[in-house]
Amino acid sequence: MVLDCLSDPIRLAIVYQLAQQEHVSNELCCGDFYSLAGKSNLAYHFAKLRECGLMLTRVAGTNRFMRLRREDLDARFPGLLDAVIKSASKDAERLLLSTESDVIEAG
Amino acid sequence: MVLDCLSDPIRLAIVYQLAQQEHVSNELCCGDFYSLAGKSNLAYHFAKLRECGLMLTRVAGTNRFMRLRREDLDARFPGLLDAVIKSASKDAERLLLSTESDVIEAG
DNA sequence: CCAATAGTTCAATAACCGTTGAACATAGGA
DNA sequence: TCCTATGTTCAACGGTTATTGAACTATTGG
Repeated sequence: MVLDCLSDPIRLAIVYQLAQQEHVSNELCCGDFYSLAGKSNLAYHFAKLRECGLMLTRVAGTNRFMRLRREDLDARFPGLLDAVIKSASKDAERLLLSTESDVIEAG
Repeated sequence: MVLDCLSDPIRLAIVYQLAQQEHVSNELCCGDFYSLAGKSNLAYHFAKLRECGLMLTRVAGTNRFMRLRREDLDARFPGLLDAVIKSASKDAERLLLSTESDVIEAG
């Protein structure tokens, strides 16, 4: 289920990161997500995301380029992806603000 | 997280059932969900749904009436609830069709 | 007051899921 | 060819979470 897939914070972050780059290159490779988790853990999450139809992978040399399956998703679950991404961006803002204030408190 | 809460099939069914009755009574009580799970299991899921702000409970005698927190949800996660419910209704249709064909196959 | 109804809480079990490291496969560059 | 970089697969561990039944609370009706 797509919701189950998006309920994991790492997978949500992957989708969010992909969505943010949609107007730039549409694609990111595994290494672009090292800040989120280790390689094998990322591969696990990529598989989950592929399974439920959220993204697909293009192999190019030693790299795998991932991109969102936006058209299919918008067709099958109208508005869901945008709603999720919008919520995630709010969370990202809140997270950014809270870590900033943490730094201030810690300093 | 709201998504995590909605990723459970029983909780999604509860939310979906509540949403379908929204234009009728807005409220359902625990007993209306016995087809989904046992009482104690339902109480567990109700607590989860309350925790993440998806619904709230009104006590009236021995009954607890639940309703969706639609206004708050639409404000915090615009479009999410409707998108989820729309997807769930598609799933419900598919499920209905597949069980019908199961009956035909079984007959 | 007693019995029944409606639902919660608690403890225990089982299943699932995320995380990790090691081994593996594959492609590209020296 | 050998070495390195990029990812995947596998097995194992640990933690979370769903499920269940029993005990409990509280309210209604006889």
